[in-house]
Amino acid sequence: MNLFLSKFKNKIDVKGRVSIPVSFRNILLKDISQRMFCYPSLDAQAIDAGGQSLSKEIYALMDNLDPYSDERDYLSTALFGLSEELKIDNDGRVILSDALIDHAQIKDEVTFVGLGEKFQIWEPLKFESYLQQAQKKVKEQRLLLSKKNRGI
Amino acid sequence: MNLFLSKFKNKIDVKGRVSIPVSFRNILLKDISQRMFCYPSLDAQAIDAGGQSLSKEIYALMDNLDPYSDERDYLSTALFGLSEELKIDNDGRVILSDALIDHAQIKDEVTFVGLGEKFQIWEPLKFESYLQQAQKKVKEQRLLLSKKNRGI
DNA sequence: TAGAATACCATGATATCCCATAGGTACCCA
DNA sequence: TGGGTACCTATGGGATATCATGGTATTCTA
Repeated sequence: MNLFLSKFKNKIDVKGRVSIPVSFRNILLKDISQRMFCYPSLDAQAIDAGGQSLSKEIYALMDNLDPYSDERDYLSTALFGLSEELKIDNDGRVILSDALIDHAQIKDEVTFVGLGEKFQIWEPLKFESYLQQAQKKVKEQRLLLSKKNRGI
Repeated sequence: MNLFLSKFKNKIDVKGRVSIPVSFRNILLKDISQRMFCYPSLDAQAIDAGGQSLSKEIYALMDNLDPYSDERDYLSTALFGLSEELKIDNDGRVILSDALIDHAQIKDEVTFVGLGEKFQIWEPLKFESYLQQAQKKVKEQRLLLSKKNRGI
């Protein structure tokens, strides 16, 4: 199984192109689709991205819902309507849409962050502060856990 | 699997022509029919549209209903009675009928929204407000979903 | 024959392709 | 071990193709 791991910071050039880190790119290109599936993250100021497996997952999620329910309409609008399949060019770059850039508040640099079966694209500073917060929470939880384990 | 994804805002010219976004157009043209099947959306102020697969789907839906039921009469009127097959011209444009334009309250611009196996055509501002509503609902249900689906 | 529908052509903006290069890394061999 | 070389990746830029859109010409039809 191929996982998206580690993080990389890349530039966006004047034409709006960003190189996808090789390790990520190689996983994406196994799909043969030459596409990067992505959508604005539901709860973070970031872009969620992945290969066909990710889009299939979302498609499967939709399939479970009643075809003529409001629930399905809302979900398909929010997911399909906002997601995109960006073409990966011969040099392994993509052009992020204005909508995605806007959502993630990206300027001229992005951080790619591996999350296992998918990855995220962040504005570098925003990611750093998010990371710090996350680490803080983890420590708090550990403390909590260790107290429990000691029977307090 | 070819899905209608993302959203696009296009203009309607003085002759009433609108360009179908390429990615959508390419899916439609695979049907060879050179037509876009569409009808006023049942519950939204929008136009539902797609290729032959969509019209077949609706046909199948109708087939499942009791031939002499009110339900069938109602649905066949609402869907087939009001549905149209618009011709796609050589430049990839269609002309929306007055009835469709009226239903969706469209003026001189429309937003195409991909919904997976079909797409919708909206008056841009109306879509934005619907989208906000959809996102709100999806977030409310997010917890429920993420438990089942690894955090999409 | 007038008006509408359709086919055909033109253009600016943008995406895509193709090639070039700098900086880094791995590899090789003395 | 050290230095050189070949390769790879991220990045830049010019040339070309594509797309949305506007306009003109031609056909259809009422």
